[in-house]
Amino acid sequence: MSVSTVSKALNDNGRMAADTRERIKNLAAEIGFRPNALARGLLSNRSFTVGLLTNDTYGRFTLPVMAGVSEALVDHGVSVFLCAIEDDPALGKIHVDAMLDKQVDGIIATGKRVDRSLPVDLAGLPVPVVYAFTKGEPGSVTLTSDDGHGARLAAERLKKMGRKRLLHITGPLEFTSAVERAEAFRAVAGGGAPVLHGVWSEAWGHEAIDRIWNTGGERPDGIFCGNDQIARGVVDALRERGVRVPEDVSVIGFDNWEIMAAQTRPPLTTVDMNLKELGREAGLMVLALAEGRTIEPGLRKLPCRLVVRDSCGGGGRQN
Amino acid sequence: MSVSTVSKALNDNGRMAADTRERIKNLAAEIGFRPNALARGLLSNRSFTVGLLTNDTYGRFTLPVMAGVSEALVDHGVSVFLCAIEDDPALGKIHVDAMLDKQVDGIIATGKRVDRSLPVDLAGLPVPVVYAFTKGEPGSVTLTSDDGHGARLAAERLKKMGRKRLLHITGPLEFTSAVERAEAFRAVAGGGAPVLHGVWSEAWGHEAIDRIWNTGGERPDGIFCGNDQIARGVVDALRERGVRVPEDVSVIGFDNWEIMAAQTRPPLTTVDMNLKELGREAGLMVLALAEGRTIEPGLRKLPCRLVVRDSCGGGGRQN
DNA sequence: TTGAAAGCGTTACCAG
DNA sequence: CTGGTAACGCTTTCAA
Repeated sequence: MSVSTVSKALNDNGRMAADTRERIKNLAAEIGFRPNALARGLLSNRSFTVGLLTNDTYGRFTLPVMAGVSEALVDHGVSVFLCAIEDDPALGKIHVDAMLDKQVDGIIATGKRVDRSLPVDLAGLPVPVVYAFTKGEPGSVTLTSDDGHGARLAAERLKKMGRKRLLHITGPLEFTSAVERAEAFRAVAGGGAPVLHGVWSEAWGHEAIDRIWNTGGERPDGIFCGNDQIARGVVDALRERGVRVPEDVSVIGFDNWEIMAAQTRPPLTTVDMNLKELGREAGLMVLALAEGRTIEPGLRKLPCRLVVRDSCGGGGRQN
Repeated sequence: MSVSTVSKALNDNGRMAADTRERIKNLAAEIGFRPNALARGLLSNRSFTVGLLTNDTYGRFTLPVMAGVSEALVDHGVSVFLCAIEDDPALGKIHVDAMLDKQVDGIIATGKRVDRSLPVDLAGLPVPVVYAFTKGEPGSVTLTSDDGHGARLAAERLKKMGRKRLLHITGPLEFTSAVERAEAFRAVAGGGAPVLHGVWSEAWGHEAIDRIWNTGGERPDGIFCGNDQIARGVVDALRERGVRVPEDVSVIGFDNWEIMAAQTRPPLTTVDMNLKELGREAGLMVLALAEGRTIEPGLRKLPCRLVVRDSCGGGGRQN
């Protein structure tokens, strides 16, 4: 029995007697034959391998993205090289070179900030590149979450709960996502709705509440926080002051960082950026590109979703 | 100029005129020549690739392990396939098969629990396997953190701070790590020192403190917690009761889960399992095995280290 | 000191 | 319907 015959049998190629094919397949299965992907790749110029580059070592953003990528690609027999490059350009280059040497079919770049790019130049590479949750080159294929949409979801929910005096406590103005969320929040809450910019920490949530409650001014009855850590600080600070959540004040977070959102008392209603889905799409896109299909370049913003727990009221837990 | 000459020049092989070699190398660099790793692997039977299998999608344990593995191997030109298999045996098999097809030089198995194994059989594979922070087959090469050592570090620290009435609040008895830490704690604190088993959550830390302070019994002045979440619950509960940390009670956590430990008020002194180092060692070990070097099988326990912040007193921050 | 040839494990093509 | 042969890009061996 010749190798070429076996090859054809196993790949359902060419014309041959059905029973020969059957016999070969059975025998192959029996002896546990596995075709060598390296040899196959040498011929086909496809390694069924993609690289995932990240400078997030590894925050809660990259994690779900990676899970989505891997999940989408495993069905296509594609494996994922994980490359953590910190913020080190030299390390980035080493990893990119290694991936190129290994003939990856494509590269997905991801990070911890949508408005920063990785410390490595991915333009002009001989393989397709997709940017997911990190800033891409002009004219590249880029996927991000729709921060404005998420913020709208939150603000609308607060209004639907009958909250009138809405407040947004969020991160620094240098973050595009903070700005976009704030804009969307104001669009729903009214242009005069206050927005407090600080840092992305619990401590800032605490401080913001202290500041407001100690000042004589109007107190909010609905607070949308820029992330779950801030929300946790806010909820804790309110509780310490005897303000009840959600009876007196509704609070909504952002990120749906399970371990934080679920452990807060009460558990946080929060915006989920669907990062796993984002990863999945990114995976499918590099794959398409690798197979020569063409994908319209540009920035795609994926919708968010609201995960309802207890901190906003009205919901019941449905997560 | 023939391919074989070029090959020899680039690999510093064979004998040839130094200047010819130089000339070839320069030219190669100039045109950006990169040898095809697939072709090279076909010949050498080494793909310079290892697989990292995990069922932790992806908790704070697997993350540092992965970082360590990647860091150790990148220096050797080895790339890492990341395979998240959840707890699904079928998915596990798919990933293992994919890795084998791609001729990985070895596999590292890691997970979220030291006393459970992955839902996939890695015995009898044609490539070396190293287990890191997950249970390995009998006779395998396995790396774990030394839970007893970590607990001793914590208990000794509490004693050194002059604490006399030590208490350990930790997770369920079914976890080997909880049991080992408790034993080591008792060995230092005295056999009569109380240990409270519950779950690994903030809420349990809270509840334990409530229970103790509401009962008439003796109150601890030094508390060692089974993880940082419990410690956070404990610290919060104490503060809510007006008990000062660390002035009245010293608290030490476990895991050094930055985002939790650093944001607690006061920041947590806690035990770090050195998981990144563990990952690094695991990486180096598969590599050694892949290169035919031999490694004594058995369970290796790596030491922990105490990260001193403010919750125990006496330290100052040195992290 | 250099080059030609064989071979790694596949697949595609074309003769038999 | 089946099998031989070339080719993928590289390294190694051996002859020139």
